[in-house]
Amino acid sequence: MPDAVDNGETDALPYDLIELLFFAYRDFTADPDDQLAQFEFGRAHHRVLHFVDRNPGIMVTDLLSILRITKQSLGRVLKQLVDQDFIEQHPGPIDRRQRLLYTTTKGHDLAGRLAVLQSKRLERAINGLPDNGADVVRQFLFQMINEDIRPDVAKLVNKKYKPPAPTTTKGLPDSLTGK
Amino acid sequence: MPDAVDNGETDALPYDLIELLFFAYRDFTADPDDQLAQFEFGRAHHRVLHFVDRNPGIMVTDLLSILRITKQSLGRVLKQLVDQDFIEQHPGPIDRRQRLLYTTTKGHDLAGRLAVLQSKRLERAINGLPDNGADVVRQFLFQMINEDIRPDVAKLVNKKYKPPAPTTTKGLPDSLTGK
DNA sequence: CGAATTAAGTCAATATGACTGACGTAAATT
DNA sequence: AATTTACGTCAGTCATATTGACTTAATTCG
Repeated sequence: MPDAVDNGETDALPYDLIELLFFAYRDFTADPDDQLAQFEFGRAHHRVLHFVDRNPGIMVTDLLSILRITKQSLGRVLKQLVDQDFIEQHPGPIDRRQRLLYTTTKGHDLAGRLAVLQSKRLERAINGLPDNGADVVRQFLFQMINEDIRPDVAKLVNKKYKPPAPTTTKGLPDSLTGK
Repeated sequence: MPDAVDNGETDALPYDLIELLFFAYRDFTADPDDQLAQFEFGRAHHRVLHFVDRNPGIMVTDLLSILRITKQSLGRVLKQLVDQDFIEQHPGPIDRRQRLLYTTTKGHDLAGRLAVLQSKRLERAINGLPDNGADVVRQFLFQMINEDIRPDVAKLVNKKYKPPAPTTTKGLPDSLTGK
């Protein structure tokens, strides 16, 4: 069987990891679905709600670049979240073109419930690991990310709390995109 | 701000892991997209191609239960893969209702190329880890999967090679070697 | 100042991948 | 002979995403 791909290389591939990642991520994302369905929301709403909750006062543009979707895609989902009072928009105090995004109490609570759900699965999975397990996993996941965006992601995920809307004229993008 | 979810619990949540998993999986799945676009295929095609390639002679029903999609969803994608000669269907030698699925040489090659792409990212991510890193990651991912399906997944991912369909009649191995 | 750029929203059209429910056919099982 | 299974298909819908063009308002820059 002469086959360029198969010779010596294909057999060595970590198929198990490829497939485990597929199944793991599927179950991981499935947890919040029931909660979201109560409000007729889907996963797109979850992502928006999550990142707004974690980055209060984020601009629409920055949210778009995090999620890597288009304005139009975000528009519909965001509108529903705003209409149903999960997210609030406030004009930027310095740059009044901006519509800075915040979760309402209602939105923050839902975001929290969803995060708890996913955390339980993560903690369950990490409990059985060796001592340094969590760090190894963290490092692994980080190194799975495209190298050029790792600095941005690092800033994003290590954020304990982002002060609401410290919008100096050029200051905001730094906190999120690290440009 | 009195808030049921926030008190004591939300702050302890592993937000970093939740978000790292999101970014890691997104980049992981993005790699094959370029290759697939050449044939006007999407991720659904990738999943089907992958699992057929890894489980030569799989029945449609089993593929459906692995992917957890409906017959109708699979139908369209599978038809395109068959029409463009990436996958072949052969009647089951024993149960002639079955249409057992095999990748063609063309399909096997594409599946291999995509697996190599994803493997490179995995290997890059694992290289920087401590010695037992790969095993920790494997265990972590496995434990992220719903407990009730772990036995099934274990069988699936540990499969080095699935014997080409229980041959009570002759001629089946041909389809495995790409006819 | 005026021009250019930016932030955000919107319109229209389209694609992908999924769903439900019903129906049909051939083959196997009971 | 009746039922179940494996597979396919028809018809309609939904969620999420896309591209491209256009508008409004506000800010920045020459």
